[in-house]
Amino acid sequence: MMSSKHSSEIIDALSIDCVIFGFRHGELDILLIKHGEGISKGRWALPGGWIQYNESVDAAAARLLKSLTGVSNIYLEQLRCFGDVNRYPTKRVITISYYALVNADHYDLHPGFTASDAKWFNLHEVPSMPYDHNDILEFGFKYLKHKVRHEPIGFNLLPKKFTLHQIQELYEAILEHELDKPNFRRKLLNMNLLVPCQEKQKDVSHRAANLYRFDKKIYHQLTEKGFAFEL
Amino acid sequence: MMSSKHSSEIIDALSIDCVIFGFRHGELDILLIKHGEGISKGRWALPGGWIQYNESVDAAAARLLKSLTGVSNIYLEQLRCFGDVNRYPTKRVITISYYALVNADHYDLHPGFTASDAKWFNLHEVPSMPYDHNDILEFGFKYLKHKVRHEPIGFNLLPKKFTLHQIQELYEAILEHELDKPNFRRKLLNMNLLVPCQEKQKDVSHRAANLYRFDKKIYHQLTEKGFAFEL
DNA sequence: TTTACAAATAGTCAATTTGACTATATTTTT
DNA sequence: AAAAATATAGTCAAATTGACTATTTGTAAA
Repeated sequence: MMSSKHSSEIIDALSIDCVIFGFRHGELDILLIKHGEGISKGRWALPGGWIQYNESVDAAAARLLKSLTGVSNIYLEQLRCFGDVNRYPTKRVITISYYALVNADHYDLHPGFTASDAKWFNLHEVPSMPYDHNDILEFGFKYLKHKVRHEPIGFNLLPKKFTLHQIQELYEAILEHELDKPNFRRKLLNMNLLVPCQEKQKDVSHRAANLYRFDKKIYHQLTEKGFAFEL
Repeated sequence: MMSSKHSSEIIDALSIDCVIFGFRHGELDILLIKHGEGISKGRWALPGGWIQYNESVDAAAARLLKSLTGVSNIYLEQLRCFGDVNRYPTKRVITISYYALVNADHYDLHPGFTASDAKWFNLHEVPSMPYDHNDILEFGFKYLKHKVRHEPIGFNLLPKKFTLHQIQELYEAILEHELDKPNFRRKLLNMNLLVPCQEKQKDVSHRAANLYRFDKKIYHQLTEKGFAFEL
């Protein structure tokens, strides 16, 4: 499309970094890759890379994430731009960070491209990363904490059918504190956001819980009428 | 600092655009500049321009806004990056948008640099702008609407000492609907966020209202204790 | 110098929502 | 058959909301 630049040429002052949160076993993880080449070879960092002239920034984020980790088809949301002069050691690089929240169990990791490895790290056991990646991660986590209280986020990272307790575990993991069970149930159910499946949990060694599903249509109907999700 | 680039050289694939909301006379305005040169000469657009190698992205936003409009010393917040492939006509340009909310009466406009003029436009009388500037503005307004319900925003755009009615007018202008006066007062005062000045409004042709001020310290104390501002 | 107006501030009250609980139900393992 | 584990239901006082009405305090017009 553009002027004299080749399509696959990269914009060298601009990069992408992805903050991918994964939830499983009641814990929050973060997806990191090990650099297989370049100035940070051998170090763990946020998956990221360079934007090409022929792709949108959003598309670059999705492409990079997929090629580095194998994770694709997830809803990547833009977080913010980090643009301090000295954030990158060898030249001026401004980065656009992206964020997503997924069910870690739904994805097989396939390290590729410039990544020699890809791995989920517990959020509280993240290594020191190059550049300002630890700052970006921290910003992403704060954003997540804020967001979870104001939007019905996180349903995409549970199984299609889930129990109320599973949502509560997720919320507790993100907010880092416990919530009263009966009150949490009541609040969530009163929003009329969840549809009860006529089905129960299986293979548990105690009373089986009802399964629910999150209905996007209902959510959009409600929000259009002025409904505001608040934890 | 950097490699082979001169300090004042610009990063040519990356620009800044500022969405500056102004409030006065109970109305929301937006600050635009008229391009005095370049491919959009003569058209009104968001104040913006190019980032230099020796300045942070945040600093570039502040510099550009000041040089184009004369408006300085305001709190500019990053909005988001707009990065579609064809958003700019002659080459690939990704833009970082910034946002602020100010009291329009507090600033004298001094068009400069590449701007031949600078003017406040009523938010509902914004002309068609080049590139995706109308989209950026719309995004900024949505952001503002969301933000005003979750953060005590906008106190910086009222005079230091203000009446409860002035805040209400501001909120109504942003939210585009009326609010019940006694209830609004009650809710706001019960947050213990406002400090009553022992002073009254002057030069009004009716009962003078008490003046209040917003105390950032109190706000930060409250938020640290888990207080959440909700309209 | 009343009287009308305009806006600030105060108060009411039923309905809803919260927060902190207790009680009961259902299923599985001992 | 009892114990254990967890789901689900229910209670209740306190706080908050939404929709109002009432009163106060000041200017401006008659």
